[in-house]
Amino acid sequence: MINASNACIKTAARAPSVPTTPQLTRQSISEITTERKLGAVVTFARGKTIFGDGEIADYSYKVAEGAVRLSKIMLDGRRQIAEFALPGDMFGFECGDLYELSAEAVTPVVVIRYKRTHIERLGEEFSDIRRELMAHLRHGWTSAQAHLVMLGRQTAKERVAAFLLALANHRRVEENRPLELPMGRQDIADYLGLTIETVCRTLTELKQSKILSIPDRHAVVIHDVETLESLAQGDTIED
Amino acid sequence: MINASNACIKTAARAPSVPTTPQLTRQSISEITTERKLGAVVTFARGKTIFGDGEIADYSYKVAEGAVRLSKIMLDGRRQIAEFALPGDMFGFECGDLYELSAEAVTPVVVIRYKRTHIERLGEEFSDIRRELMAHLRHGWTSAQAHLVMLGRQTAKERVAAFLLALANHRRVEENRPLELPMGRQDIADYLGLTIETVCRTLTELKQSKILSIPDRHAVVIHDVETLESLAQGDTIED
DNA sequence: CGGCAGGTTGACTTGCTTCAACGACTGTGG
DNA sequence: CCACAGTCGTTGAAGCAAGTCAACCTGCCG
Repeated sequence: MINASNACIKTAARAPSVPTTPQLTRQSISEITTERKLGAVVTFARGKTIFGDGEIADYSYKVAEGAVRLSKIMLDGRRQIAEFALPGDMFGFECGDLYELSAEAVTPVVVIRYKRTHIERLGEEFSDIRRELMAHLRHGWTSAQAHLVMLGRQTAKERVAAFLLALANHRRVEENRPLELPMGRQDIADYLGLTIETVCRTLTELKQSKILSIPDRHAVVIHDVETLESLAQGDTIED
Repeated sequence: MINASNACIKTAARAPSVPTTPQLTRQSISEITTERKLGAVVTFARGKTIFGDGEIADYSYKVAEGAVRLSKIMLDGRRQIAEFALPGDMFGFECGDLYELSAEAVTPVVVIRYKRTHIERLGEEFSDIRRELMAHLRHGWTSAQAHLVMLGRQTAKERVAAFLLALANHRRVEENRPLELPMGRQDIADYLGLTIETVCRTLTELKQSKILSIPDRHAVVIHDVETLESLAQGDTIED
């Protein structure tokens, strides 16, 4: 998932030739399970529901391709997206017996589907997988907390800036390179707790101040990471 | 912790004589560790910091008495409380090597402190403890998600209503019985992503419409749970 | 009894939303 | 290849929920 806390994307930009170190994180959970033939590849068309809030949580998923939104919808239709799952991200493991939110395909999506009972059995058996599952839960909780700060205390401009930085960071996209936005404006708005109009206006404002450009609606190019980071202001400190 | 999703407190109210079933949840983690003499009892005066954001996360805690707030503070002083930990709640286990937020005593507090390395070793050894730790992480993530919906999409009135109901539910306080509010108005505001003035005004409004009364500043009595629940509107549905 | 921290209330401001109109892609079928 | 419809995005104008600023309670503790 993308993390609302902003790690510096400049770090990645400064060492562009260094290949990413083989990660022994969430990735490998499913790598291992795949080896053991526990995962099934499933595809969903854009807009399709992968699972719905309240359904029995039989499966967990890992995104292979595309983007998934995890959201809650209120009785009157208000929606809050809790998380976007991008390639490599796992979802549907954080709940108990029932899913606590809905998962929908933002783009055409390829996922790998695992029976939760199997994952849990693997967790019982292998301590490394166990640790990874724990780390996944920890990481999810932690980034939800960063998201909380954003929704509770940041302005529209700060939220949009932080969102773009988080996405760039997750995808390891460098300054002045196009950053793909798989989701539409409404999805961004629902993730940031804003309206679509406010997201638009904020993006145009950032464009006008030359911090970024918007080649087309599914991409942005960040020109000035420094300034964007200072706008995001998302950093928190100890007392 | 208190959960932003509102389970019905009427359920508890309808079966007041049924003793609560012995819970094999977060409680027992520390029960077991206590037996094995791993926990140390520590007290903190009101306002004292238990740990700070960014410090090395050596310990996890369980609240025995009092209330703890877990918060993030931004560079310019804006604060968001992620969670209140009340008696029976565990905290400081959700992070990696460093604490990701600060923990402070809202009231005079008694906590039991566990070395994280010890808890993890126990987790390795005993599958029941392991399951409980997992359940704790799941529950924390899930209630952070409910909190997200509140901050992203609910009005001030809905947030205050949902907060009071969640607190009443956690403490198993029935309709027309006093509900203790250990935290001050500013803390409530920082949990709900509002200002202290808005929290005040909303409480006065609820008082004036006879839904609750406020005997003193550290207590409310909910008179009309039904109406409060409908105000909270916090329910989410599948698509 | 006085001082102070925390809480409440009022008047005014504002950032974001709402409502409304318009533009610009995108895919489809003739 | 173009016409056309529908979806998605952008922009403007007006309204409002919540924030800000400021004054004033109120209970508590020395």
